[in-house]
Amino acid sequence: MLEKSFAATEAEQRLYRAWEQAGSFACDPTSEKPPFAIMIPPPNVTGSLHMGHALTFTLQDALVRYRRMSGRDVLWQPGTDHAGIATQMVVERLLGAEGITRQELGREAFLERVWQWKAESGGTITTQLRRIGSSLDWPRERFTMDEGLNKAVREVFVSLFREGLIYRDHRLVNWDPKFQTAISDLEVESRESKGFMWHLRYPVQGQPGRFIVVATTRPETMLGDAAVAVHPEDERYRDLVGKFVVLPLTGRVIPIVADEYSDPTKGTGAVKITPAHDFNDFEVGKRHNLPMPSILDRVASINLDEIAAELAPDADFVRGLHGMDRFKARDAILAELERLELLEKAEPHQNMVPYGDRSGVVIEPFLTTQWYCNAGVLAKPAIEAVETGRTVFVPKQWENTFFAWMRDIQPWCISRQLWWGHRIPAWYGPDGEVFVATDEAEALVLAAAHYGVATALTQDADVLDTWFSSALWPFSTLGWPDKTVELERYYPGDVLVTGFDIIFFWVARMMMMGLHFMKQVPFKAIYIHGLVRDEKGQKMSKSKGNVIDPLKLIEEYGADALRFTVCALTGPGRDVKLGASRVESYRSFVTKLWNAARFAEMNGVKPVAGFTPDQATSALGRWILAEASSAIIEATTALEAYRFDEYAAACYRFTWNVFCDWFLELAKPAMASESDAVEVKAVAAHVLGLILRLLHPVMPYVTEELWAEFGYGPPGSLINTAWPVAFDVPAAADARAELGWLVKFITEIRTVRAEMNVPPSQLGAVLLRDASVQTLDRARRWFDPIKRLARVSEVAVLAGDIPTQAAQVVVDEATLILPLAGLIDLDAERARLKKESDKAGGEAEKIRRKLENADFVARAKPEVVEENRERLAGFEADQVRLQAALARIS
RNA sequence: GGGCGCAUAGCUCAGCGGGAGAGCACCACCUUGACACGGUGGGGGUCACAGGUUCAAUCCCUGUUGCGCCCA
Repeated sequence: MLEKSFAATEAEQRLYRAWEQAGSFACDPTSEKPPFAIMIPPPNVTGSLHMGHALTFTLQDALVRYRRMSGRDVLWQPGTDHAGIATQMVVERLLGAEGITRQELGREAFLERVWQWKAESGGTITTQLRRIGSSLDWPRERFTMDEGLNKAVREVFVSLFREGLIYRDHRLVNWDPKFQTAISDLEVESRESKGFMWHLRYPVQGQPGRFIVVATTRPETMLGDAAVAVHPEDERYRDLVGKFVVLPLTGRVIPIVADEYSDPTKGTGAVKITPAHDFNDFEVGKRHNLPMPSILDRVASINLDEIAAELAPDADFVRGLHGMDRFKARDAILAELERLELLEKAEPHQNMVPYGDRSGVVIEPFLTTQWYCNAGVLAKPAIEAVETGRTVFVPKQWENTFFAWMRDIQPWCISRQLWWGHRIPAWYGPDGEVFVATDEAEALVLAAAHYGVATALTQDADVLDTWFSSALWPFSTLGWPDKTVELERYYPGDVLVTGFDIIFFWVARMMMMGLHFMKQVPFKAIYIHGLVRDEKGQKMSKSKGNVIDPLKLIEEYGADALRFTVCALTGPGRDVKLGASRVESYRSFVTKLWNAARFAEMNGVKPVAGFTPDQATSALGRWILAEASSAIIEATTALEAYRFDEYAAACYRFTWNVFCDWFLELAKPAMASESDAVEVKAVAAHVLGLILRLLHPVMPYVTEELWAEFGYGPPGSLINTAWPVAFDVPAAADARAELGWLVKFITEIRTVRAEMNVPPSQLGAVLLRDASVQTLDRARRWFDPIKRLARVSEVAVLAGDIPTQAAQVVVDEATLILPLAGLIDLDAERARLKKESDKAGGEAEKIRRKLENADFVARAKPEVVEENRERLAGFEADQVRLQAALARIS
C-alpha cells in the first residue's frame, strides 16, 4: 500500500542507485537500435551545481529519457573540463592557506597538487548532477585532461600547425595582470565606470607656444605614445599633419599623423596613439609604421625599458615612475602635467573599462608573442553548415547570433601563461627555432634533421586555452584520433543543448573543430535555452544575494517537482524566471499524481495482462483511452519540437484535468458496481501506466516508484519501458460525444447551483423539458455520477408546468429545471437568465453581421463560413430557449 | 551607434489571420468515501500606442514608446 505521501528524498537516492547499478544509463555500441547521442558541454571541474545546470541538465535528461524509451540506443556523454584558470586559482588559494606559492612549489609539484585536488574535490559537480536525476553514462565519464583527450589535443595542434592554421604572432592580447596570462576576449567583461576625459597639451615642435590638445581616459599610457592622430579632413589640424610634437615628460619627439580613426566630433579631435596599449591604436600604429613601445610589465606596473633610450636627459620624473603601479602612476603623471600646465582640463566621463571576469582586475591590452589559431578559415565550413541546415538552431533566430560572431571572428589566441592545462607541443632549439610535434621524441628527431646533429630542446612553457580541448569534446571523448566503434556510431551527435551565452564558447568552437577533423558537423541540432533568473527576472548573482541553490529546492520539494517546474517554464527563447514558490506549486502536481495512484491502488486497480484499448466496451473507458491517445500525441509532438513547456502542460492537463477531475470521479460508481468494475479498473490501470510513461522523462522518480508499486514492471524498469504510441479506440467519436455531453450537463447544473448559493449538502431534482430520447437515455445511464458530482437527487421528465420556484439551464436542445423552493430568489434568477440570453444574443448578433457581409461570404474559406453559420444557429437556439425559460417565470 | 528579443488577466506565460486562453494568485462555497499540496463555482483583459494590408488583425507590415539582452 502506498504511503500517504511521496517520500522524495528517500526514493530519489534509492532509485538513482538502482538505475546506476543496473547500468540503465549505459549506451550499447553493439545494439541494433538506432543511436541517439548528446554531448554535454562539459561543466567546469571546479563548479558546483547552480540553477543554470539544473535547467540544462533537466532538459537534456528529459530528451535523453524520452529517446531511450523511444527505442534509441542513447549515449549521454558525461564529463568535465579542466578549467585552466579557475582550477589553478582554487589550488593556489589552498597553497596560500599553507603559506606557499606555486612558484615556490615548482611546476611539477604544483601539477601533482592539482591532480590531488581533482581526485578529492573534482567530483562535486558530477555527484550533484546525479541528484537531479541526470541519466548520464557514468562509466564513460571523461575529463579534458585525460590521457586520451590529451592525445587528441596534441594531434590537433600538430595537424593545424602543419596546415598553417596555427602559428605564432606578436600582437595585442587581453592580459590579466593578476593571473599574468593572456585571456580570451570572451573572458573580458566591460563595466561602465565613472572616469575622466583628460585633455593634455602636447607642445608642437618648433612652434613655441603652440599646442595640440589630445583627449584621453588613460593618461598614464602617454609614456608609450608613438604619435598624435587627427582626421585627414579636420581643418583645425590640417597644417599640423606631418609635423611633430614633443611628448611631455619624456621629451620624445613623435609625429602628427592623419588617420580616419580620429573622430573630429569627439573630444578635441586629436588622439594620442599608444600602439602597445590600445587595440585601436595598435591598428593605427601598423598603418603608419609606428614604433610600439610597451610601458607596462606583466603585472601592469610601469616599465621604462623600451623607452629609456629616448628619454630626455632631464626626465627624472619619468625615471622615478619605474616599477610603480599603473593607477598610482596615473595620479603621479596627472599631477606632474598639471604642475607643468600641460593638463588643460578634466571632464567627468562615463567609459567602459575591461575587467577580467575571474580576476576582477582591469585588463590590459599587452603586446606579446602568443600562439594563434586561424579561426577565420575554420569558421567558414561552420557557417556554411548552418546556412545549409546540416546543423539547425532551435529556436532558429539564434543562428543570426552565431553568424554575426563567426563572420567577424578574430584570430583565436590559444596560449595561456598557466601551468594547469595541455602543455603546448612545441619545442625550441638554442636559436629559437620551433619544432612542433606530438611528443618530445618526435621533436628531437625533427631538430636533429634540422641542425644536422642531435640538439637539446626546451618545451614551450605555456598551456593551451581550455576551450581548445573542449572544442574537441564531441569526438575526443569517443576515442579520436583512434577509429573506434563509438566514434563511428555516436558522431555526429543529435543535439547540443545549451544557453545562448555559450554559443561563442563551445558551440562555435566545437563546430569548427568537428568539421575540420571529422568532416561532419558535431551535432545535427543546437537547442538554445534561456538563462535562469529569479522571480523578478533579475539575473542571479552572489552580490545581489538572489541565488537559489537547486540542491536546497530538491531537498525541500523533490527533484521531480524542480524538474517539472523547469520544463513547464521553458518556452522557446525565454529566460526561466524561477523561485521557490513556483517549485512549490508544481510539487502539488507530483502529489496529485501520487494521490490519484493511491486512490487507484485502494480500489484494487492493477495492470491487467493482455489488456488492450480495443477491448474497452464502455463509453467511459473508450473516452479516457481516446483522451489518453490524444495526450500521447501532444506530449510526443512537443518533445520532438523541444517544446518542454507544451510537453509539461499536456501531461499536466491530461493527468489532472481529465484523468483525475473527470475519469476517476466518474469511475467511482463504476468501481463499486459488480458489472462495470472489471473493465473500468483495467482501463484505469492502463491509462495510469500511460501517464507514468509520459511523465517519466520529466518526473523520473515518482513515476518509477509508482511503476514498481503497481507491478507494471520490476523495480527500476520504467526507464527502459517503451514510450507509448497513439492508438485507435473503437467508437471513440461516440464516446467523446457522450462524455462531452455528460461533462457539460454536470457543469451546467453545478454552475447554476453555485450561483444560486445552493449548499452542496442539499440534493435537488432535475426536471428535463424538450429533451431528446438520446438525452433522456444518457441521463438515465449516467445517473449515479450525475447524482454524486452535480448533487442531484433525481432526473425526471418535466410533467406539466414548471414549479413556481425553479432555476433553468439550457443544455443543447434540452432545458433543465431545478426546483429550488425556498432557496431561489426569482429576481436573481430572472437577472441571470437575462444575462445568459443577452450573452447568447450578443454573440449571435456579431456573427450575423459577419454573415451579412457579402465580401465575407464570398472571400472567406467556405469552412469558415460554414462554421460561423453553425455557431450562429447554436447561439440563436440558446437565446430562444433562454427567452422561453425567462418567459416561464415572468 | 549596430543587431536581436519582448510588451496578452494581479503575477508568470501560451496562442498567433476567422469564437481571448492556461497555471498561480484572488473571491465565494465545500473537511463529499485519493488528495485542503484538495474539490466546486466565479470575477478579472480597448491583447503597449498610432497607422497600413485584408472580407476579417492580439496575430502580418510600418512607425512610436517602454523594457531586456548581445556587439561596438
